[in-house]
Amino acid sequence: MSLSIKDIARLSGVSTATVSRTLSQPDRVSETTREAVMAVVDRHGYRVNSMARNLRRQRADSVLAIVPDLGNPFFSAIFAGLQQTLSAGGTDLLVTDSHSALRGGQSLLSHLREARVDGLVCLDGELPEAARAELKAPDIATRVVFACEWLAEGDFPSVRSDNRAGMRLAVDHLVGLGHRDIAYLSGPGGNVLDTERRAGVVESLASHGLALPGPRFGSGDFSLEAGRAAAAEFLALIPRPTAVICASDQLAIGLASGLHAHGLRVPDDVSLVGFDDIQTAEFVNPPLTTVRQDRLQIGVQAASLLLRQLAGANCAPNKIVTLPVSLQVRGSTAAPSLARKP
Amino acid sequence: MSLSIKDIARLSGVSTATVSRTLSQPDRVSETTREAVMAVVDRHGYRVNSMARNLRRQRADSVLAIVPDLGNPFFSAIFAGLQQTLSAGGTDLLVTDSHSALRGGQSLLSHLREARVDGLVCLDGELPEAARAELKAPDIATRVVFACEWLAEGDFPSVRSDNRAGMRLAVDHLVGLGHRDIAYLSGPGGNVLDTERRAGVVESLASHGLALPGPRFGSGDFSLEAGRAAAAEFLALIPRPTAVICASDQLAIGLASGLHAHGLRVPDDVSLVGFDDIQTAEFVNPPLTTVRQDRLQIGVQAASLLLRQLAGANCAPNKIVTLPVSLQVRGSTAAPSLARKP
DNA sequence: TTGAAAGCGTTACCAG
DNA sequence: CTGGTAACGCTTTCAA
Repeated sequence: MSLSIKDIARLSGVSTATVSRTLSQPDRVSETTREAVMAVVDRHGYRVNSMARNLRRQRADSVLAIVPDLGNPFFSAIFAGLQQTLSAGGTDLLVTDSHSALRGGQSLLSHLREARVDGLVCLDGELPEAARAELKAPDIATRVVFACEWLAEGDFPSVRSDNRAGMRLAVDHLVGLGHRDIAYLSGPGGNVLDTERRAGVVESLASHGLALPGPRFGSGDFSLEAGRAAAAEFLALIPRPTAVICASDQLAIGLASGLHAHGLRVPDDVSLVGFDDIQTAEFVNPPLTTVRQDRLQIGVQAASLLLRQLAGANCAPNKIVTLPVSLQVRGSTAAPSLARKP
Repeated sequence: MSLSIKDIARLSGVSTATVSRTLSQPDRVSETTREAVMAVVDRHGYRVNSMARNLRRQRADSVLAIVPDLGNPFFSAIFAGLQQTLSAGGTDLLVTDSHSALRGGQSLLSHLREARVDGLVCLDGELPEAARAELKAPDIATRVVFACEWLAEGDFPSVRSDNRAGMRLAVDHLVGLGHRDIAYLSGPGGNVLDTERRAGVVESLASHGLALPGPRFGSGDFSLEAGRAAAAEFLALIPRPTAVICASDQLAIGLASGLHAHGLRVPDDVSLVGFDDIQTAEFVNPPLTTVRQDRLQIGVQAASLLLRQLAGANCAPNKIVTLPVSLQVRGSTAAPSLARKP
């Protein structure tokens, strides 16, 4: 059993109040007593019990990040950003995925309601209706920020990349290369990111007097598998597009793999653009041209936004931080081969 | 301000003790009172305050996972496994990286010592001496398990893949294909995984009457960049190996990218084998032959081992769980081309 | 089956 | 500058 503040008080001949002050507000204690107390503290390796402290202070010094799927490597960089900012302020990072958070009809807010965490960083924009409703309760809404994805309703503070601007960069790049038949490989239907990115593509194509080929292309999620599966769909497109802008890098890499299996060459037969700039994008063959979003920064900004929010600096309700993106031009895009025009 | 157990007690005309029992041991309460209390609880959406409960019960209902780098996507699957097992038992998952955990001379054990968490899952085998020493304190050692990596000293319980067996599979595969000049691309020097995998390669080569080419090849970490950088080193090897077994998939993919830039073809000019079977391994071009380790399972096993440990089921001291691995044969390996023999 | 009451380890207010 | 002392919200004997 470890020592409590009472033991330290007794051992150093002062009251528990003084020990407490020595530890949390050293300047409110005389130098002599401070040194005496610290000597005892150090000798015994005493650490305050955070459960007791938190109960008394009525806060948890920790926040919960909710992602759609913990196994998705996309979120690692965001965790790093969150952690980086949170740990600097002594706040802990808990993680969970919406699936387990919601399991057994449990509330997304259990952690908040049970006072286990002070706030929530929600990285999932596809919450079931019940969860969305809960989030809007006035005493809750101030403790939540969204990151990456967001909710169309509710005016939650959020941090996101400039998805439309990203797609404009992609379209301009391809059009500049000479492409006119450009397709968009969709992510999950209804997902805000997919909606936004698609809108960005449509909007930018329009400004060049172009449009997307008719039917929706792609379905499912943002994954490698979905990308690969979309290859067959691509082959059926008439006229066949000379370039595809994908809703994510994983889709693009999966599609490249699928196209390759069907004997099509990237970028000779078709140019590919991704979105995210995940680590491997630069290392696949050919290296992927993609819209880079700064995931670390998304984490950093989300954490500091939440921290400010919790600190009561409620200066900016429904604050939205939009992060800039950039186009990384690599080997997966090239001018369309004239030979292929059917 | 939310309601406390006192409010619920008052509202339902019973004592706080009864409310507490109703919530945590429903069978120790008469059906009538139980229903009455639950009605009030439900109407007001009362949730137990976990800080108070934990202070009283003297536990945190949460564990901390420490990884070398939160930004490394390799760990996502392991987090998923940890979470899956932990959440089933109502335990929370905190994450941090060794870097921030150790920042400012802080102890790795702060969280444990401050009673913020009940136990530690350590995924970093390269801890500084001071941290290693701390971990061995008797009251601490029972609350820690290692996963993936481990410490050579200290007899901590740990979960790991069968690294040697994996390398045997890789070597046998290459030798079976006709390779005799096989190199090993090293990860970080001194890292237990690298040491173990290299030993596995050496051992298996020896059983075929073969040996590694002289000098150590590769240095740095397990990353894509390190792999790419190793390409130049590879070119300098004489005689040039016809195959390379890499300490990780990232190294292999990076090396492939570097070799490609130098005009070498995989697998025509050189065969490549990775280790891990990360998601992208199957999607790069050519798809990577690799030793698959089940990261989700590593997480699952580590969590349940820790949970058992904490529950006092100290049945197996220095317990080591070794998980099986398998070889995924894909396009990056082929028979050596005779033409290239110098 | 239920209630009273003693803590769990801190912090912060109020005196001195 | 320091000490006494209520809380913080809950669980768990111990009695009834």
